[in-house]
Parts: sequence; C-alpha cells; structure tokens
Amino acid sequence: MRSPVVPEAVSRPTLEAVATRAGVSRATVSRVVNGGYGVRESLAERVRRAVAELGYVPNQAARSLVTKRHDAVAVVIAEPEARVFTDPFFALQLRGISKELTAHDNQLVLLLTEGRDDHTRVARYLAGGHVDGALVFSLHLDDPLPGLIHDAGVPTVFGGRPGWRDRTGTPLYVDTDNRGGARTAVRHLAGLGRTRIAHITGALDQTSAVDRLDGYRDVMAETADGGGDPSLVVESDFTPAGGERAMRELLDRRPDVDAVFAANDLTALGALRVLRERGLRVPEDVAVVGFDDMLPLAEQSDPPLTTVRQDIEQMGRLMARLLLRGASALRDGSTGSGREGTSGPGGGDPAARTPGPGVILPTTLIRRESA
Amino acid sequence: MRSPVVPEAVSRPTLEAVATRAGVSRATVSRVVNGGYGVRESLAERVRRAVAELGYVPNQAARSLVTKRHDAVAVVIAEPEARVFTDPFFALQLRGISKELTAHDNQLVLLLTEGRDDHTRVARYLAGGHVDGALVFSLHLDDPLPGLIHDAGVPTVFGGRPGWRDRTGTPLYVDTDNRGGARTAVRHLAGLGRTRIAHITGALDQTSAVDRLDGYRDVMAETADGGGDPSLVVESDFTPAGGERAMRELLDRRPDVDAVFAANDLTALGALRVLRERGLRVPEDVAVVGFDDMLPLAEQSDPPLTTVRQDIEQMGRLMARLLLRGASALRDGSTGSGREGTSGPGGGDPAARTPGPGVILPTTLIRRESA
DNA sequence: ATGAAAGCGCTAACAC
DNA sequence: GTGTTAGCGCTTTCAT
Repeated sequence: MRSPVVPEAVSRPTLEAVATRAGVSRATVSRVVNGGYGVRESLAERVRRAVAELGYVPNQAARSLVTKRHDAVAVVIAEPEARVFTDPFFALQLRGISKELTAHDNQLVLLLTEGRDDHTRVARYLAGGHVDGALVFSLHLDDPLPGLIHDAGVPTVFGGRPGWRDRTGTPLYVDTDNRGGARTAVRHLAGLGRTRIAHITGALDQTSAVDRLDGYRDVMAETADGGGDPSLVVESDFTPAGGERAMRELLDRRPDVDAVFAANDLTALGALRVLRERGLRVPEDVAVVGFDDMLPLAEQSDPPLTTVRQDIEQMGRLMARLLLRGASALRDGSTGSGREGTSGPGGGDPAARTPGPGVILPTTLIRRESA
Repeated sequence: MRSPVVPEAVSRPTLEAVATRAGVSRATVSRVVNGGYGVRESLAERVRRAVAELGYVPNQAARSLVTKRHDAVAVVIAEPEARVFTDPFFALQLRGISKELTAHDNQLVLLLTEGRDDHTRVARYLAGGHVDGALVFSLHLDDPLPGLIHDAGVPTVFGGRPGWRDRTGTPLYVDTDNRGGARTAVRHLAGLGRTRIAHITGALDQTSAVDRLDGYRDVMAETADGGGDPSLVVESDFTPAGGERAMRELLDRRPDVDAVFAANDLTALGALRVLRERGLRVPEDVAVVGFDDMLPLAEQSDPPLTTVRQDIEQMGRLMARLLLRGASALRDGSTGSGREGTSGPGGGDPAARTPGPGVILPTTLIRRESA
C-alpha cells in the first residue's frame, strides 16, 4: 500500500524568484516583505503582486540565521504529576498565551516535561538559543527546573510566583492574587455570620496553596475570635479525593465547623460530597467557598458553588505580553524601565498590580448557593 | 506585525570555533556532531572534548537552511468552542504526542485556532515549510481547516477520523474504535437483561459521535426486539447540561427506558443527575454506561460509572509515530513501504487495527456500579 | 530610493 | 579519513 501522504518536494519560491519576477533586487523585495519602508509605492506594489502570484513565504531558517531571532517562544510545563491534565487550568493558560503570541506573529513551542531527564533536555534546548524566550510554569517549590532555566540566560516569565528563596534576583512572573482572593472568600464567610471557618489547603509545596492559606490566616487573625485556631486548618492536595479526606478529618475534629474555605473548586466538590453524606446542609449548616471558578463544575455542583474566580486565560496573555515586551525593552537598551513597576504591563489592564517583578491579577468572588 | 524582538544573547560558539579548538576542519566537527561515522576515534574524541569545553550547541537555523529539515512538528487544534479546554482529552493527547516527539528529538509547535482568520494563518504557516509535518485534530465535520491543510501538501496525520466525503484520498489518521466500543457498551447493557436501551448521542457533527451512534444501532438491530426504535435515541452534544436535557426528554418520551448508553462520560453524568432527581435508581431502575473513562470523574460519580475506556495518550503517541515514520520513509526516498498497511504502524501495538490509512485503537469496558 | 555584495552557521559534494 | 569549497535564503551595510 502506498503512503497516502504525497511528499511533493516542490521547491518553494525564494526572494530571488520574487525579485526577478518583479524586476527588482533582492534587497528591495526584502524591504517590502519586512514593512516596506523606504520603497517607492509603485515598486512596492509590483513586489507585492509578485509575492502573491508566486505564493512566496519567507524562509524562517534563513531569516533567523542572519537576524538571530526566531519569533518563537517556548512554553515549559513541568509537572511530573498528571494533575495538569486533569483540570483545564493549563489549557486555558495555553489559550491565552497562544492568542497573544499569534497577535505578535510568534510561534509557540511546547515543552512538556516529566522527570529529571527532561530537565537537562529542556535546559539545553533553551540554552541552545532556539527560541527568543520562555514561559515557564513552576508548580512545585522544589522543582529544580525553573532555577535551571533562570540560569540559562533566556528571557523568561514564570506562571505563578516561583518559590525560590536562595537565589538572587527574583524573576518576572504573573500570578493570581491568591492571598487577596482568599481574604475575600473568608471575609465573605465571616460576613455571613460564620465564626468557625475552616480551611482545607491545597498542596503546600505550591505557592498558590501557601498564599491562599496566608490569606485565610490574615482574616482569621483580624477576627474577634482571636483567630488562627490550627484545628480549623486541614492540609490537602487540590484533588476531590483529598477534599473528601480533609472534610472527614475536619468534621471529626471540629463537628462545630460552620464554614469551609476550600483551596480550590475540586477540593470544595469533595467537601460537598462528604457534607451531604453526613447529612449536613449546605449552606445552612456549613457554608462552602471554593477557588478557581472552574466551569462547568462550579456551576453544576450541588449546590452551585460560591467561589473565587481567577482569569486564567488572561494570566497566559499577560505572561506572553510581558515576555515580548521585556524583550523589546531589553533591545531598546533600557536597563529595566522604572515604569514597569508602577503601571501594569498589560497596557490595558489597570486592575493588575505589579509589585516588583511580578504582575498580580485580581480575583472576583462569584456568589452562588453554597455560601 | 513582527514582534519587537529579542536581545542578542552572548554569541554562542560556532562549528568553526570548535574546529579551531580541536585542530580539525569544520567538516570533521560536523561529522562528529552528526553521529561521527567515518571519523577516526582519536580525532572524534578531541572534537567531543572541544564541544564540551566550549558548550557548543548546533545552530538549528543554519542546519535547517541546508538540510531543509526542521525536526519540528506542528500540532493543530482547531476548536472554536471552548470544549477543548473543558476536558482533559487534548492535554492527554498532547502528552502522548510530546513523549513520542521528544523520543525522536523533534519539537512540538502548537497551533491553536479559533475562527476563519486563523485558518489562513495556519494554512500559510504549514505551507510555509516551517515544520516537517502536522498533527491535526479535526473535530467538526464542517471544519474547512483539515481540508486546507491536506491540500497544503504537508505530511499530516489526523486525530480522529476526518469526515470528508468529497475529497479524493483519505488522509492518515488515528482514531479510537468508537463504533466497536459503542457495541461493547450496548451489548453489555443487553447482557444485563435490559431491553429498552436508549442512546444519548454526542454532537453529531463529529465523527466520534456518529460512529458511536452507529455502534449502538448495530447492536440494537441484532436485538430480538427488531431494534432501532428511534424514540430511544436523543441527540445531544457531549456536555453535562446537554446530557441532563436529553435525559429529561427521554424520560418524558419513554418512561419505560431501562438503560442508557451515553455518548461520553460528561453526558452520562448529566443523565445520572436527572435520574437521581426523578427518584430513579441506578442501576436498578436504569443502567447507565458512558464513554471515555474520564478520570477522576467517572470513578467518583454517584454511582461510579461503568464506561468504555479509550487510551487517549496512546492515540497521541501513535499519531506522532505515524507521522515521523512517514516522514523518515519520505526522506529515505522509499515510495511507501508495502508493510505499512498490514502491520500496525505502532511497531509494538498488536492490538491496533489499521484499516486503510487509519489506525484504530481498541477500547475496554470498565465495569463499575452504574451498569 | 535602490542595488551589489558580504556573510549568518551549517552540510554535502568533491577532492585529496 | 579528512579538508576544501560551494552554497542554503535571507538581511544588511555600503555605495550609488
């Protein structure tokens, strides 16, 4: 049986061919193709027609060879666990990144890693100068990859606040306002008159989980109660099963709990299930708030989940924007603009805060029926 | 618009530099770097040391310029709807693809599209010869993109059976045995003694939904009943909400239904919810079978879902393998090996069937409690 | 405003 | 075996 894909090594037209056809030099064609400044309009028009007729597309390899640019960005997702693939988080970020890169004519090179071997592979690839920059998701505090990449000298923006301590120079990153969002959630619960508000944490080797826990503590500390009762905090791992386990433990330990702030929606779902199973009503007996606003799950849970929404796609967009922007800033010779720290780099996102090298996106409380 | 680009990294060492350092010619270094055949071992060793000392990494652009190869594959995901981002389907495929490509030292260029503009963009990119091949997911029958890509003359493998009719030459593709899986599901239900087995379809503009419906009909036709009662088939769309709607309609129309084969797990979940709401017991009153084995959802539904498992990651792997295989066959100048049609292209997947240009992966029925 | 010419870093003939 | 050399297709001074 013949191979269904026909090779057709049709040699594609070159600049030279276009030049000949238009009766000009290669240099002129090149100018037109790259913006066309400084070329008489009549000529430019001739060239454009030749390009169209020949179906000319620039050879990116040849171009890169001389410009040392690639118009390509690597997206590195380091996640040994399969969690990445279990929630739409990562897909939404990719979507945002993709849109932004596309808008700037950049390609997205996806690097998925799991395990040590991949680390060196990725580090080498990035150090190899095949892309103009990297967007890196560092999910775990102990992951060595982000550090390796940072050291590789490639312009990089991180997704989520990286958790290093011992390194000099915090890298650029974009993150959700996890701490602020957590505060909002807990304040909402307090505003409902709840006094024994528990927290089921996420995996504490991730900054997002730590930050949400901190936000919870912030509010509990303010509380009249004198807050921060450790028996109200149960460590978990962002999964539904973990949420169930934690909720059971919590109920056993503190049967008087009247509200739960879960580190994410998946966890909240697990908690909801246990609450129902124990015959407790939500929100009457126990109010529940999640985090993420993961659709359609959050909407269709029973009862529909009150939760803290984060705009994940926007996070991706901003990461890409920041990388592209930073790159040009560097090229302009600026030593690191003083403006970047004060105005949002989004250029259209007044709501985003930028403390130091990080861009923090705001959250919104979505009220449904669970609290 | 070109992005305002990147800083010049420290100029990295070239072949020339390595050659000088090792006291040999560029050609020799090139030979060593590309496998080292036909080079005296003592020399090769000198070269390797020089490479290591200088931290030399080949310039891919320069290499591509002459070899016309890129060691890169595009993955095109065309999905106007957000469904892609709501289930882990794509993430898993990507994982499989990524693993396979990595094993063959290929890069993954991700092309996400939504809408017309992106079509031309993607088609141009692929036609531009920037990658060695493309892996394309064509979800909807009426999507023009797969056709455009097919016409672009780039070696391509499709994910899921493409639904074209009017074109000559079916393209290579990898798919799950949707029809066979559906038959298994329905036979299982029949084996349970159910006689009024309904089917909630997926979005019928996707081949997977059509194939599952066909599988359902296959079995119903065999059935003593004289099967194929149209009132037992409700059209839906693969979503939980759609599943709810369909289940309500079904119950209204056929209160006597005693089993449901849902086109996927999400749909089954919606159906389960309605069944519970109407006070019907699962599986006692109505047995339910899903499709996908989407974890952890399928495991943690109430009751845990009996479903048809498909190995999505493996699908991705095979797509990549098939493409790379074809690509190397092309490079080898072979006119297309006669073996490809009869032995699985997986080279290690005896279970995969290959009818014509398609590779069909087997499914497994996972028995839990809903049927 | 336009063209001529010099490479970018690499591979692949071809010569030795 | 190893070196020499001629480009791959493009951008970019530098003349004109």
